[in-house]
Amino acid sequence: MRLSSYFLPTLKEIPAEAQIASHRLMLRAGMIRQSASGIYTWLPMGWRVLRKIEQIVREEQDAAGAQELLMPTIQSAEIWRESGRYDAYGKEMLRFTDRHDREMLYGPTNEELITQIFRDNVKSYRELPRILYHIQWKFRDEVRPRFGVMRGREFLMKDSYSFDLDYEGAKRSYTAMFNAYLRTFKRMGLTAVPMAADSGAIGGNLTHEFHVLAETGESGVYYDVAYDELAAKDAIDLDALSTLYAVTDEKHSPDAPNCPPPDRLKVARGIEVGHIFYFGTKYSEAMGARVAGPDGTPVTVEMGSYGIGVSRLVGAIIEAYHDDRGIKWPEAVAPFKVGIVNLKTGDAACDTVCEDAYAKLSAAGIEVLYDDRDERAGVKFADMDLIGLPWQLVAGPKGVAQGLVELKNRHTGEKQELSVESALARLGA
RNA sequence: CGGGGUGUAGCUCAGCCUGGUAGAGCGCCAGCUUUGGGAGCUGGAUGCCGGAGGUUCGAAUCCUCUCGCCCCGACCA
Repeated sequence: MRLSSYFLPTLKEIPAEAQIASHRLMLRAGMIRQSASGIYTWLPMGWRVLRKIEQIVREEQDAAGAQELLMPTIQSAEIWRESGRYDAYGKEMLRFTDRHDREMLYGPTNEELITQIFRDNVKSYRELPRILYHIQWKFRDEVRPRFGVMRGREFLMKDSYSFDLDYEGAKRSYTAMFNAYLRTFKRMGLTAVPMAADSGAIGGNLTHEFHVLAETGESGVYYDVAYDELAAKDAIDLDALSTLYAVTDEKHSPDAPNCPPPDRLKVARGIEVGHIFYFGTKYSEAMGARVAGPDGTPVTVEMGSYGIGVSRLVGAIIEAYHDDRGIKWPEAVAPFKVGIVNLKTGDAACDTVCEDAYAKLSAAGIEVLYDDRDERAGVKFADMDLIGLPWQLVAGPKGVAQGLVELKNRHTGEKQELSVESALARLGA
């Protein structure tokens, strides 16, 4: 993509409405624009990142055996009455009527809908287990949206739902999702700590919140340092992990049996990016989701649901990866892998080198953003640092005269002068 | 939903107290000079001063109502 023709409205000044780093940077880096409180338009740069994250989530769900489908954003009040939540949910649910005065709502979650789909279409225990998921926009009419996409009213969420014949099966599904979540966040360069909903271990209540560690996180978290060691390994030892102490501050209790001594207890801040829970037959019972068991008698299925805040993750990743100049994207979710900075557009030598590098990188399937604008060097450097692509390939008259370009690593800040060929080789072209 | 704040040019903001018909910096457009970390000079365009009502000869400014947005708290992927 050529920056001269890319829709990327960057901001030099800090928008007054934004308080936290990720919100300010998303606005400044031309990723989003607010259209109403807690509701955002995703501009091309932001949209690319959102899709990258979504794709990682999708791949890990698929790998864990979940199957993707797509449920609508608009739901009928009817099924919510069946589950009893229509009256229970409160003002967070956006309700309205259609032209026939039917009560409708913009879905804040999808337990009812998926349960309806399941009960209408699955009749035998032999079809179990099933884990179904979708990645869809949700709306929760939060009283006070804030922090940009971190707590918006409209947000993109991945929600999975598991259906099993019995508790043991449900637990297997839960474990599969637990595992998939750890892998998902790790691929994005995040350390996500699963927090028990109470200070007990995984065995009792099957529910965990996943918190990404970031200095600017909204909630305080306490966890056993052993977690860091376990999380660093490639193979995740679930049994070991499940006994570790890890809770949010409101649940912290130094007296808990598995709470480590102070020197083994880490205090950090976290952003909740995922929440998984087993809820048994709450919806299947209310909505009549039953299958024929092995002996022919109806069995009410055991369910669980598993959410990941996809759009929130964009903000969470920025909270974890930025400096005072801008964003520092982990490669896995970067909107482009490399940015080419032509320091003197119009200079024949510079243009040739840049065009050549652009063509070769593109041909190699590497996502590249070429800053071919007729701007001053300072402007280009500042924008490139702001949008935070992992690699910057800088070509200026001085270096080019000697056949050299500069390769800068946005994360480490390390710069290297080297030939175009070796720079391209370094980038995988 | 309680408490507080704010709305003026694309962005950040001044002007409001003490009414006299709209400003700065950045950005944008043109020209010249610059050219390895957000350039300099010159010229130019841009505003129903959030909206409605009121007071007044006259309202961005004072009064009333209303809407939007932000912050703190209680609540959430």
